[in-house]
Amino acid sequence: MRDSARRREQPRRAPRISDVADAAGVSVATVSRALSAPDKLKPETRDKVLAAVAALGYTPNSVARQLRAGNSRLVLVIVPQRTNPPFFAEVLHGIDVTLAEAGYVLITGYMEGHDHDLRLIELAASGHVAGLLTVSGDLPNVGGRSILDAGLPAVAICADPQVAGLPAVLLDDERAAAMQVEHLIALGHRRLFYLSGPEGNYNVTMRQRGIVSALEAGGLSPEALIEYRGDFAFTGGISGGEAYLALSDRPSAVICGNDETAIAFVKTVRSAGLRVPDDLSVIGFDGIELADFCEPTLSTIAQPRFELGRVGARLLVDLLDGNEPGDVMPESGRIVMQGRLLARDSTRAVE
Amino acid sequence: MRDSARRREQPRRAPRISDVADAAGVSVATVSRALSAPDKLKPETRDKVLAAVAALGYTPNSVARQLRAGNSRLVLVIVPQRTNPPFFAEVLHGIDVTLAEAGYVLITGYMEGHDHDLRLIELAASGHVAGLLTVSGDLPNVGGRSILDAGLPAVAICADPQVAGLPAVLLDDERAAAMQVEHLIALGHRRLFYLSGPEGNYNVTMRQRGIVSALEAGGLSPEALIEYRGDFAFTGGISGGEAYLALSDRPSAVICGNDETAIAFVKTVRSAGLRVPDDLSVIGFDGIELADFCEPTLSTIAQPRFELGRVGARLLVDLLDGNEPGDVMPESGRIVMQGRLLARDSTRAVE
DNA sequence: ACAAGTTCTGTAATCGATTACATCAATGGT
DNA sequence: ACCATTGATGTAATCGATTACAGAACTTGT
Repeated sequence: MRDSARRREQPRRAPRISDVADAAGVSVATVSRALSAPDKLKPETRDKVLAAVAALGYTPNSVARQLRAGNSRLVLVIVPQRTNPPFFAEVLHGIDVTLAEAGYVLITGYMEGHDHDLRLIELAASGHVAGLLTVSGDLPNVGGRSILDAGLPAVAICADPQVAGLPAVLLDDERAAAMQVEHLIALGHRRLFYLSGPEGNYNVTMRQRGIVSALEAGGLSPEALIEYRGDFAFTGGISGGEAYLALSDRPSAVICGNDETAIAFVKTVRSAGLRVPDDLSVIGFDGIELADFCEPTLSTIAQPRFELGRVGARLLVDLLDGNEPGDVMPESGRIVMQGRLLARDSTRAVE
Repeated sequence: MRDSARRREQPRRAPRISDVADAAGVSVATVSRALSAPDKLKPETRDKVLAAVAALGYTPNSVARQLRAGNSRLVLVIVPQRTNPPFFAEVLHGIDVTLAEAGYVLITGYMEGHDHDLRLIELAASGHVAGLLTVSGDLPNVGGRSILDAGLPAVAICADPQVAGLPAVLLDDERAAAMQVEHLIALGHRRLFYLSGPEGNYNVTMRQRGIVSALEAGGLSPEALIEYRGDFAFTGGISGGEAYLALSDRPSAVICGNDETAIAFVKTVRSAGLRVPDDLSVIGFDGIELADFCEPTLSTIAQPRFELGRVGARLLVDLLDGNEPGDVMPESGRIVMQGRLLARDSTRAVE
C-alpha cells in the first residue's frame, strides 16, 4: 500500500460538523450531542450520526471548540535552552506524562533570547494556552513585559518562586548542598573548592546557604571554602578545573554545581596529571544516569527529577481544574522534595 | 514592587477587541485595522486606537484569529521519549530557532505509549496545528489511525522517509557507518563487534549497509563482524558489554550505535579489567559533547545535529508557506548531510 | 454649487463548534 | 379525549477576531 496515494485521497478540506450533519440527515446540534452527550439522543439517531462521523473521518475542530469554550488544553513549559539536557529531559518526562493523563498537551518554550522570548509572551497572552510551568528561574521578560502579565495559572519547578510569587515544587537545595559538605567532612576533608553556578540563580543561592551552615556545623571556618563561579555546563567545568589547578594550595575536595560540570572538571584536572579520588575528591549534583558511567563513577546528590516534574504538573492541573491553591498545596506555597546522596568512587577519605 | 499585587490588578478577563473599540470610541473593524494595516487609517485615529490598546494591555486572541484565518502557527514535533537526550536536545534547538524566526511555535509531542499517542493524533487532526516534524522513525499510530491521516504538511528529520513517504532531511547513515569501519580497518583491526540498534529502525538498517560494504571494500569477509542488538541507550551498552565479554575470541574493535551506548559499553568492559584502547578500540556515533569528556575520549562520528534540525524546520516552513516540494528540495525528496569522523583516544592501531 | 472620485470608518457575515431555548412528538393521567 | 409532562431534535446566539461591502465624509474639478 502506497501511503502517498492514500494521503492524496484525503479531502482537501477537513470535514466540518455541518458535513456530518448533512451526511446523517440531522442538525449540527445533534451531531455535537452525539459526541459530547450520547445519552441524550435516541440510540438510533446516535448510531446514525456516529456512522457518519466514522465514514467522514470527522474530528472536531478544537480551535472552534476552544474559542467557544474559552479554555484550552495547552500548557506552556518554559525550559532553559541548551543547558543540562539529561536533567531537564527527565523533568520534562514527568511533566509530559502527568499532563497527558489529564488530557493536556505540552508546548515547550525554550528560553533563548529577546525576540524569541517575546513570542512566548505573546503566546501566553493570546489565549492559546491554559497554564504555565517554568523549569527556569529566568522567565521571558522583554521591555518590562513579563510572561506572567497574562495572569495564567502557573507553577515553578526547581526554580525561584520568590520573584514571581508562584506556587512551586522545589528540591530542598539547602539541605542537599549541606549533604555534599557533610559527606566530604565525614571523609576527613577540611578545605573545599566549590564550583558553583551563575550569581543570582535561586538554586545557587539556596545551596550556598546550605554549604555555609554545614561548614559551620562541621566545625570549619568559612575560609575553608574557595568558591569559583561556573555555569552548570561543560564549559564551567573546564574553566573551574583550570582555576583549581592554578591554586597554589589546593583543597582536597571539590563540590560541583551539577554533574556535567563535575565530569568536565574531572576531565580537566586529570589531563593535568591529578588522580581522582587519590589526589582529590569530587562530588556532583543532579544524579544523571551518566554520572554512574564516567570514570571514576561520580558521587553526587540525586534529585527526584521525574517526580519533580510529575508533582509540579499535577499541581498545575489541580489549579487549572479550579482548585484554590490553599486546597492543593501547603500554606507556604511550596512543595519541597529531598535529594539523596549517592556515594560512589569519586570521593574518598583523606589518608 | 510586589508582583503578586501587580497580578491582582489584572482584569479578571482579558480585554477583547470590542473593549478597545469602546475605549477608543471606534468600531472593532478600525481596531483590527490599526493593528494589521495601520496605513489605511487616519493617523489620529490610529494613534487613538493604539493608545487604547496600550492602556488596556490588549493582545489579540489568537484562537479567534486562527479560527477565522483557518491557519495556525503551531508545529508539532514528534520526539522519542527518554532516548539520547543530548542528541535530540541539539536537533530540537535547531528546529526551535528556525521555527521561531518564521514566527512558529513548537509543540513537543513525546512518543510514549498508546493513549499518549492518541492525543497527538487528535491534536494533529483537530486543526490546531499547521505542520508536523518528526525526529522519530515511529509515528503515532493507534488502532490503524495514523497521525499522517490528518494530511498535514510534514517533514522527517533523521527518520525513515520511506514508510510515510515524507520529505526528509537525513544524515548519510550508510556513509557514516562506513567511515566507522574504514577508520578501524585503517588502524589494522580485522574483526569487529557491532553493537547496533533496534531491528527495523531506519538508521540501523542504513548503517548496516554501510558497514557491510565497507567491510567488503576493506577486504574483510562478512564473518569478520559480530553483531549484537542494542537499544541506543545506556542499558544496551551494558548488555552489549556483557555479550562482548562472554565471547571466547573477542574482536579487537567495537562499533557502537551511539555515544551513550559506547560510554556504557566502555564502562562495562573496563569493570571487567579490559583497557580501552589498549585491549580494544571503541567508536561511537553522534558526537555529543560528552564524548569528549569521558575516559578515554571517545572516537565517534559527529552528526550535524543543529543543522539537521535547522534544515528540516526550514523545509517545513517553506512547505507551509505554500511552496511546492519540487521548488524547495531535490527531486528525490531528500536532503542528505554528511557525518564527520572524530578520531580520539578510544581507537588505536593494533600492534 | 454640484458631480465624481477618494479616503476613511462602520455594519455585518464569517470561521466551526457548543448550548440555551424553542418546537414538536409521544406518553401518561384523569 | 384532552391537557400536561417528558423526551428528542432543531434554530439561532455565541465565543473574538477579520474583512467584504456599504456608506459617510471630504476633495477636487468645472
